[in-house]
Amino acid sequence: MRELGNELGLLGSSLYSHVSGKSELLVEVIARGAGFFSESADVALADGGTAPDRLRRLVRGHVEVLVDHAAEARTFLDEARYLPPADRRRAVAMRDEYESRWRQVMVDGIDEGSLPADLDPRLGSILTFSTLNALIRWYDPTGPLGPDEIAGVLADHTLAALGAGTATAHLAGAETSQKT
Amino acid sequence: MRELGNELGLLGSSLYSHVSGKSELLVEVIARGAGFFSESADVALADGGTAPDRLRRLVRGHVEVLVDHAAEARTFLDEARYLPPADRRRAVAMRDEYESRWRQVMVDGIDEGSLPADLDPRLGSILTFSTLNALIRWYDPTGPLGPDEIAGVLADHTLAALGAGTATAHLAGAETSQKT
DNA sequence: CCTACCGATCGGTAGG
DNA sequence: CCTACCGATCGGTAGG
Repeated sequence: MRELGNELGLLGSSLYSHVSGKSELLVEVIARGAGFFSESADVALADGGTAPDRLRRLVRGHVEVLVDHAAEARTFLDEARYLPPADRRRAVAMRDEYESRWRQVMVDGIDEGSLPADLDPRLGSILTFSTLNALIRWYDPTGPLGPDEIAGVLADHTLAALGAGTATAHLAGAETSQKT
Repeated sequence: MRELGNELGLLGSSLYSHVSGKSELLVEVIARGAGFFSESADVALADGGTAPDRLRRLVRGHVEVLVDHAAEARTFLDEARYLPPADRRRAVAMRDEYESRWRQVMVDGIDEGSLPADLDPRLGSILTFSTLNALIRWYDPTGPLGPDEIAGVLADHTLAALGAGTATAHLAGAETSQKT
């Protein structure tokens, strides 16, 4: 708290005139992070297309949030456990709501045949987020891979991992409008 | 330190007759974790076979260490950054040595045609460890998935993610002894 | 291995 | 928003 106060040019104790305590600040940062991810999913899912199409856009949006709002994203993903129980439950609910949208796309993909019938959406989403969220630990925006490149690589990697290329595809293409 | 001492039936301060400080203990736990992973790779790579064969055994061994030696594994993977610079460098070197053995298998797979030619071993190993190491955060050994099942699922997932099934395979099988 | 401490740090409060 | 504090916790030390 002293550190945060100093960054605003005042003492740590002075912050308590504006917030009830440390966890109120944490809740706010976490909610902001949740908002970024949620809005990203809104955009990614607005346009429809096959499940792999939508997954690809979800991955791109997710990676963008991780890169462009790294602090809030990291706090949303990693720090919820330090919240008092009631607030922690709310944070977990936000994350679960976001993840459920990914799982729904996986279910759609299984139904339309663009994803393997034996894919478990719950496990698939856990493993996907495992891979993507670890970006926070190693990605360096000033490094050789730009945000766009890494997003593309991760989209390919994620679809391959879920078996998007190898599905039976007995109905694949049904959702896609006829192209030349 | 008080907590650790109490677990041994003595005071925190008494520990300083046996260790020089907190970071000495951390170094020891990290080295133990590194040892588990290193021995696991020894076993996994002892038998040869195609790159996907060896990767599958590496994944199984890695998951076993994560499950059977969760505390040491977690400490090795997550806590090295809290070490003083010199010790931290040693810990990072241990991890890099282990990861280099995975990268070598990926290089072999590219050479033999069992893995895609455009696979980047460095990126491939980062993404693989991202997925596997996240187990620590969510896997519950008392849950529905047993250690063996989860290891199998993760091996399949990893090979698919690396494109093991979709490689050009112009040389695939060259390493495999002739079978019926 | 214990007694008795130290200095630093932390979230937070009373009272103005 | 500051002054002046509190109680708790932490890694660690001196001296026996």
